[in-house]
Amino acid sequence: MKIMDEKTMTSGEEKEVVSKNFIEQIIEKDLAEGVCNAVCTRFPPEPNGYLHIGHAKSILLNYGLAKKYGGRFNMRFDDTNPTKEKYEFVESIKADVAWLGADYEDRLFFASDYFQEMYEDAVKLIQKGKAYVSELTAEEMREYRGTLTEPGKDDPNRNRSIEENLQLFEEMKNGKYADGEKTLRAKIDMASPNMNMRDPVLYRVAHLSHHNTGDAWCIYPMYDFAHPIEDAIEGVTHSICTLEFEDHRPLYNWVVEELEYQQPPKQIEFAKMYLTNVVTGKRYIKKLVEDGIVDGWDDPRLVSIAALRRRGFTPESIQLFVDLCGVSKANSSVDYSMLEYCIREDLKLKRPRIMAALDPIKLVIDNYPEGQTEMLSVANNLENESLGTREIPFERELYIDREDFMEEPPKKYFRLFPGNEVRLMHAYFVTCTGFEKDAEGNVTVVHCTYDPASKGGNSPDGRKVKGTIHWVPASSSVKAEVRLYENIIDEEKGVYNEDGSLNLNPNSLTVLRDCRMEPSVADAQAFESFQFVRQGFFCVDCKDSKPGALVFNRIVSLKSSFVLPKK
RNA sequence: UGGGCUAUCGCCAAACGGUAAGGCAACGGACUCUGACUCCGUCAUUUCAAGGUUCGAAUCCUUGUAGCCCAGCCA
Repeated sequence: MKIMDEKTMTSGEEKEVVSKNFIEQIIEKDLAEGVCNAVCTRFPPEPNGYLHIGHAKSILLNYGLAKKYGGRFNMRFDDTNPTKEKYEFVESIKADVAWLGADYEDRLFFASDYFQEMYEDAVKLIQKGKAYVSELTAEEMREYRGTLTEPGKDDPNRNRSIEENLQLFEEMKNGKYADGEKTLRAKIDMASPNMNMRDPVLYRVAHLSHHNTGDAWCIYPMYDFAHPIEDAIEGVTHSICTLEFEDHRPLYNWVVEELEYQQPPKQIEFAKMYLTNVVTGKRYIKKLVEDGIVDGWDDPRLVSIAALRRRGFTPESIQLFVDLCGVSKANSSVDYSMLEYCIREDLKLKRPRIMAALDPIKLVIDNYPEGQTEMLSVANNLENESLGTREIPFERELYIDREDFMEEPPKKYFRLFPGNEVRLMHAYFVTCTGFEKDAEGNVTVVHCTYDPASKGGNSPDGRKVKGTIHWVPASSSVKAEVRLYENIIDEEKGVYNEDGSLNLNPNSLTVLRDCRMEPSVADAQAFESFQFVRQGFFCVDCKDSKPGALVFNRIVSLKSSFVLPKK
């Protein structure tokens, strides 16, 4: 059967067999069996912090599933605990989700918009005899809960009358009780081996202003009670969350059953994505910011969505990354090189390839007429003609990168050294004739002669050169700052020190203040990115770059199989 | 030590009883006006371990082992 399918394929292109992840398999089964007719997913963050690459996976997974199956994707803030939430975060989260391209159309929701309905649902449970008001303190409740190996004890008020429960709960709502004085608990099973089923708290008292509902409420529902209701109200069919909620699924289902929803949502758990040697913990990042090691939550060395965006990653590259990583239930840690691959892959055909000398030294072409300038027309991207061309002035004095000249080259060094001929990219062949040094022995100027017949980069006599180096004109190049990044973690030793502190890489940031770029970048705007030929991909920093004082972040270097031998 | 989950190449990850996909990384080689890209090739006789069932097992059974999660009035 399979073989026939392959043979009957007429188009020359091989049909790629893309295997479905386990969530897609569940959804397709549900669709096929009529468990639901259309899928609805959601991304439900609590607005209590900045989103990072791990959230991007969840966002894109939920959004992608809805899109793939022609369903809906909802944005919902799970704001049921005002002690931890801030409006500032709902704005930043919305911005990140929008940037990623996960379009929730007009479906922006807040759990707090459902507080009235949740309250009524709680009353329903009380009326069914499935919930009761507890007077246990937090400490007492912990004692009554038992341990992992021992069952818990019944709450003294577990069998309070429905009428009394109703009255007490209403009083809770009306503000009669102080924080922590009373709770509403589900009546399930204090002996359950699943701790979540040992009469979990449904509502707690908190006299606090909520960013959305203000002072309308002084009781707030707990996640386990609120979440299934939120999903059900919105018609979410597949409620996707991470592995640590597996033990909560029986409670999720309990709520959904007791409330008798017609089409109950289904909770599915997948493994969070971790990147190897990367910091995402709020506490750690907060400390890095406080200690001045990073310049904020969007420091390009971090992996918050804002940091990735600032560094120059694109939504497309994140999407690719998430796709390549896949979805499973096995805890895993993806190599950072996968992310690097994705951004190179996305940018390589899309962005112009320009020349920049990051550590410039002067190259003087002694036989080139003084005062002469020719404009060279150069393709912006040889692999993508649609990017057009630009002009680069060529003159007697240029800058090249320090790395591209050596007084005494090792074997297999193809760049400039006395007597060697190389190509100046897009321009001429030049032969190194000498160099100058300062008192400290640093090379300051390299001298060469050019072959006028090799204009454009090829010699009519068919002579080849092994090396091609990049350059910028000395007089009209633009000065810029470039920031090179390495992992903020010392990868050799792992993320944490023995005392729990971060194992920082002291060289995670290198600032080059005297770089020279070809004039075409002079007007580059924030977030605009380029390939600096032979070096990597770079992006104009959105915080610190200004017209006339450009600042570039290195997004990622180019791969290189060349390593200078150590002497 | 109660319950839940997971284990397939250095890193992700398919395979759903029919004889170990793919990607990243790495390593060769070709090409090259980027030591990039591209292209070609190499990279798991074996799936945490040991037994068993079967003509046939990564898939089923048994017994172990390792890792992750749960005792918030957090999500």
